[in-house]
Amino acid sequence: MEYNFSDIEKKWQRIWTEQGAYKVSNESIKPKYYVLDMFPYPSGAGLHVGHPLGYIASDIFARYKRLKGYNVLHPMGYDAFGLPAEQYAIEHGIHPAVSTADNIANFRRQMDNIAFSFDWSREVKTSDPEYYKWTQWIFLQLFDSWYDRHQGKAVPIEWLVRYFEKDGNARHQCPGDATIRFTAAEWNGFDRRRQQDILMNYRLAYCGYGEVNWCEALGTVLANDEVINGVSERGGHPVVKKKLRQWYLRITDYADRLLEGLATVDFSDAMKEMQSNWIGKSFGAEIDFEILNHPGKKLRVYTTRPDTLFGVDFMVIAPEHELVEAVTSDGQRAPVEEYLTYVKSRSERERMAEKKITGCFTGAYAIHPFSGLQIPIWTSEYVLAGYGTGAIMAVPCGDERDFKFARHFDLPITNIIGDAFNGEEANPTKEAVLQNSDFLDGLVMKDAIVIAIKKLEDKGIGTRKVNFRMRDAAFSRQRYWGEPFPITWKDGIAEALPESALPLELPHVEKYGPGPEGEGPLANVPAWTARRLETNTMPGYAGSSWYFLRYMDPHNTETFCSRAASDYWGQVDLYIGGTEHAVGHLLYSRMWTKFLFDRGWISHDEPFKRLVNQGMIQGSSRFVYRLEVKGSDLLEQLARKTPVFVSGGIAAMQGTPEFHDLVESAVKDIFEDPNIALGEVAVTPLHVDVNIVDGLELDTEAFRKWRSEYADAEFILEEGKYICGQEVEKMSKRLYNTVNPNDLVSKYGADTFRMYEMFLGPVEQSKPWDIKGIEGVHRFIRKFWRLFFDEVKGKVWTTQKATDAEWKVLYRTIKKVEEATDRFSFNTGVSALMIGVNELTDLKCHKKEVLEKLVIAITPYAPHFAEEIWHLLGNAGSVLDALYPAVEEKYLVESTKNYPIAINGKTRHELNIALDATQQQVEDIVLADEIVQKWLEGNKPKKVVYVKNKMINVVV
RNA sequence: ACCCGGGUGGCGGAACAGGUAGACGCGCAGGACUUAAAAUCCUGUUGCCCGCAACGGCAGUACGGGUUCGAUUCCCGUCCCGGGUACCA
Repeated sequence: MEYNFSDIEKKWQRIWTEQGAYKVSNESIKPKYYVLDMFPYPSGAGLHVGHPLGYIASDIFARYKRLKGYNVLHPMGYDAFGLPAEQYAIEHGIHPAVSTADNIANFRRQMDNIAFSFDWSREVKTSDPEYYKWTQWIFLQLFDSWYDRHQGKAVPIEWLVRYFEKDGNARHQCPGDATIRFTAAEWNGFDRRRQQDILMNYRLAYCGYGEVNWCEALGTVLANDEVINGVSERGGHPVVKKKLRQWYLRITDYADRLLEGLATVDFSDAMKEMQSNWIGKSFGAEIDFEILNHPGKKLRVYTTRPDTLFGVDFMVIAPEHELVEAVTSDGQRAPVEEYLTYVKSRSERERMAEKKITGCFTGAYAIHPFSGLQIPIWTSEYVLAGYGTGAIMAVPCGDERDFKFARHFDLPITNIIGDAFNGEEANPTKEAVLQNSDFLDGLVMKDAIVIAIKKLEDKGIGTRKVNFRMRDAAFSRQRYWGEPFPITWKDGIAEALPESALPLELPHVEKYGPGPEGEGPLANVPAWTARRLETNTMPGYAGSSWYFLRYMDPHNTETFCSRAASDYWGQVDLYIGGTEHAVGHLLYSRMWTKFLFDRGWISHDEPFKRLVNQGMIQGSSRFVYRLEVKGSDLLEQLARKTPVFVSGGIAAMQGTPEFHDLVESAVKDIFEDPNIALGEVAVTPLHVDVNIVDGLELDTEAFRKWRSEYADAEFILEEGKYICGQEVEKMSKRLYNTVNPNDLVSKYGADTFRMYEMFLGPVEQSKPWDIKGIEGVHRFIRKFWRLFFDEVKGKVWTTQKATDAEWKVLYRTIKKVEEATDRFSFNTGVSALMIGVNELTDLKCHKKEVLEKLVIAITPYAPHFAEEIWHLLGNAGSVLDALYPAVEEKYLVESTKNYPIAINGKTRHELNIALDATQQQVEDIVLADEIVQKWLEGNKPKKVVYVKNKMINVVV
């Protein structure tokens, strides 16, 4: 009886579906466990072998937890709104809803092939009105909330109105604009428009004008993390700053909690660091400097190093800073204006690419608050308007940028750290002892920080200040394929639609171009604008910021997720996905969760307890080398009509005389024309589909069929083969290095495919796709099968009693597999299974009572195989619901083994030691050994130490 | 430039807590079965040296030092690769 994986897998997939084997209930006496994958964006390209890596890992873990007696939630869905579908619609005229549905169907087919244990009855699609109804609802709650710093949480905006009516805003400084101050009387006197404008400055979802990353080519605004090096992440189009009316999320209010929360979650250090870098919390002080001849005007700077106050040699303000205009002296007006024009002419990209030292003196002077010295005020693009106060005090002896600036413009440098400053480069140390620093003299810099702040505060010219690098998140897009905002505009006031109006469904459009004023496509829908509805739509991350909650209660029409459901499932116990979402999705999800917690809709404030980042599977590209000939018309012609490809080994010798000769003779051979003279030859490497290459050898027939222009291609072979070149690159359709999992599943079966992807290496690690070892894994599973059924003899398994040796192998194997699975080390888990099967094969063990337990242990890895065997052994029910076998420890103890002994590290000798021996027993054995005994008599050791079951150490 | 990871056979990778480095798989070599092939099984496989042989010797986890009886593992320095961030004051 043969192992026919194809029939077996089809059969069980059908049965599992029919029986709803993966349906999970919210009611169970079992403990819960929530395993989640980052849901995919259903792109048109479908899945390649890299995508399922994380899904397989999470599936193994979910199935494992199920066998361990947990009620496991393991759902899947689609992040279905997004730019590519809209781009596709523009290019092909197919509505995003249609192409998205097609893509989802394709993804689903591919995933089903691999037999994931997803509970598809809980599937969510962010573009489904039943889903985005709640995305809109949560948005309205954000709109309806503000962050009360005194309570440290989000509360209803209504409460704020009551504070204002009673006390004005003295106690609740405006986060959007600190200059807004009013009393209760003033508030009550404001008209409705004014009041609403003020409230907008407090709301967690707010509308404002601001500099945004505008991408002309995509016709939309991008979030900071969607812009890489001045170009769009998607498509690489240039991005410029533009003032636009935008919706924002006030994520900065959560900066501190997002940072602190990292301590409570199990993310990798790298991930935590990326997030904390992004949040970028820094401690320092804001200091006000008087400006010479401008009484009443103050220059406020932010510094993390108030201890260096006496090392200030000049001030720098950002070109956009309002004081530039105000303080520039008449004499400097012309050069300053020229400089500002220059700065404006530089795009973000140019600034990033070439960091030139530029700047201009304003002609104004600040006055040092302690020394009274006049400090020149400069403006330069190296100071950013958006961070801190947009102005700095420059300390060239301690800051590299300030130092370079001083050097460039030949400004004097004051040394406040003595020998620690060598005059050649700035020294940013905090350990040096201060000099030339008045009341700070003699102090170590890091200690001087607090003292300086204290003094500044006493004098009323400075305050302690915490700054964040993180900005509020832009939350609107001038696009069609996203959630509409449930907002109408009346007399310039944004009003929330009533909950009963949700979902506000996306209307159908015929074209996706921008509206008359550059707004989103919705501005072209008369029925939409007639209702004065917001024409922006929400960004891609809106729907993905809370989907993990919807899975818990996916069909609820009353609320986004019932309290009972979220209380039961709580945090995601294990979240698996790529690192690319480190600062986007993960931060937004964390913020939304904290917000929903604040407002009392859920009872946990961190969404993901543990995060594992799966590595990328890179593509292993293959190249063919097309021969190109210049300087010979005939050959050029021939070469065009009949492309000639040179094998990789020969192509690599390009330029050598050998290469030339080989190519020449081969080409003559191909064209059978003795008169051909070769001109200059060269080769061009071209990507070739990896699926028509076996290892490095090209299937030349398949290649000819691959492209019509290669139909009569000729090859210059080496040893009868065409050898391709190879390179590791990102896996991408464009590079022809993608491998479709379906092909492997049909060749080896889903079980083999799953195990092989795991066997490739640690899940967290990136690695190039390599098909070499899949045979080995397939061989293993067939070997396991043969313990039950023989091709010739048929059934070979028996109900005989097992021997101790057999139990020993079994339990050792199960223990290793269990430990490996717990540690998320699935590659070693597969190895352990292989070793176990090898050993049982050696023992000729065909005993049901032993093998059956191993079958349960392999279930998470190879579910179809396990289920089939489970039934052939005559068991009722599904192996998916079996109980993970308990390890009988008594079989794990090995009798004795030879171990080396180190006596004071010098003598080596072997002793028989029981593996489970105690310290006392070890000492007894050591003392019983003749050679050791002799040595001990002469040396009188202090003690005999028993180290790690492996070595005996005698300390003298 | 800064901050994180990481460098182990021909290859992918093991080694959980400093304790016989190279598990498991691939590849390769040899062999068995077969008319033959496929499939399967067995043996060997870090390098060098010695030998009839060995549970023989030496070196060995990027490189150079250190701690330790003992280091792939811990510490310091150097080099290389991968990832992240970037005029954030």
